[in-house]
Amino acid sequence: MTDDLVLRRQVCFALYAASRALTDVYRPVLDGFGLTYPQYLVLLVLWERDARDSGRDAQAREADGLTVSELGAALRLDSGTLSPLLKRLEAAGLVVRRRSVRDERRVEVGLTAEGRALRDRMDDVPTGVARATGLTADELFALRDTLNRVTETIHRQKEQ
Amino acid sequence: MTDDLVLRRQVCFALYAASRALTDVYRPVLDGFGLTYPQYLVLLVLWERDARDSGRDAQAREADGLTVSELGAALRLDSGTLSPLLKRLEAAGLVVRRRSVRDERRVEVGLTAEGRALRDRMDDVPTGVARATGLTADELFALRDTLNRVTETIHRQKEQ
DNA sequence: GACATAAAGGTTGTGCACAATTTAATTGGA
DNA sequence: TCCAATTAAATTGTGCACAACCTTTATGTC
Repeated sequence: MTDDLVLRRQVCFALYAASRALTDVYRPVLDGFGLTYPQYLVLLVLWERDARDSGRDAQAREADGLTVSELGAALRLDSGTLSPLLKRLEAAGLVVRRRSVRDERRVEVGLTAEGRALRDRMDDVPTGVARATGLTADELFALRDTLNRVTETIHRQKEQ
Repeated sequence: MTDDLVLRRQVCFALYAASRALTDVYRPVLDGFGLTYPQYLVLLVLWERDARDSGRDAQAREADGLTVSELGAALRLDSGTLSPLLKRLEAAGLVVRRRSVRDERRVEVGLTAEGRALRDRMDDVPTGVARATGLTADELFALRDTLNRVTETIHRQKEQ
């Protein structure tokens, strides 16, 4: 490989390269489930909310999912990215989209039974990917915290 | 913002989010130069090579640039990404592309005078972006090294 | 109630990423 | 020498990201 010194000095390139490399590790795994990485992230958010609502019956859980805006806030993606992505998840039978009755501007996204069932089948996906990084658990935690701090800092600055 | 615990626990999401956040910082700056972030990365590689060849006259430097494959190895991008990107850089007058005389399969990419001059004008871009992360210099170095290590580990595994 | 303003989501257009295929040029034997 | 295998780049198709714009619905003010 070309050992480009300028590139290796840049944190931003390191982030860009590492992000793509880790997605490369996810790709074949997610491909087995017919998912892309951003689609998997959307499901993670929906699963999280679903677990919080687990005391309620299935009907009610499907009835009020997250809105597109709420998903966008969690993933920092706008409707231009999410709208077509959610359509594909719906076509795959994993989520349902439906206009809110209370506010018809909103679209609520909920899990189908199939989408909910997928969670268990994908339970060990993150562990396998974490192993591929070659980092120890402590290094992974430290890395994650530093990265989250960078992201928070940048977004806080942008809001001012 | 929705504080999604599952997402925040995932290193991969942290990488994905931080990478996009930092690109967001670059975007308005690069926009002032009419560049996208991947285009800027290509120029970084070309500038690096150009500096190594600085003893030679301009004609010779333009004559043997990097091939598309060499650029791809440095950035880990394939011709499917680079071909159209390089065409846009050529249309912008920053690089020239020309079939190698010795091996007509290869396409050599070199800087134009304008592309070379851009380097000086963009000298302080990385410093400004680094400041936006809110990390100290030491933290930035450590982060970069960890990320490069992750990337290397993943790519080494894939080659086996 | 009428109307300006804002909010939510969709659409369009551009530019990556990446897989898969294609075309052309080179290389390495038999 | 001929020709199969390889290599380099381009092309095609799909799916993000993101900016800019549009449509519909809700809200606030008079």
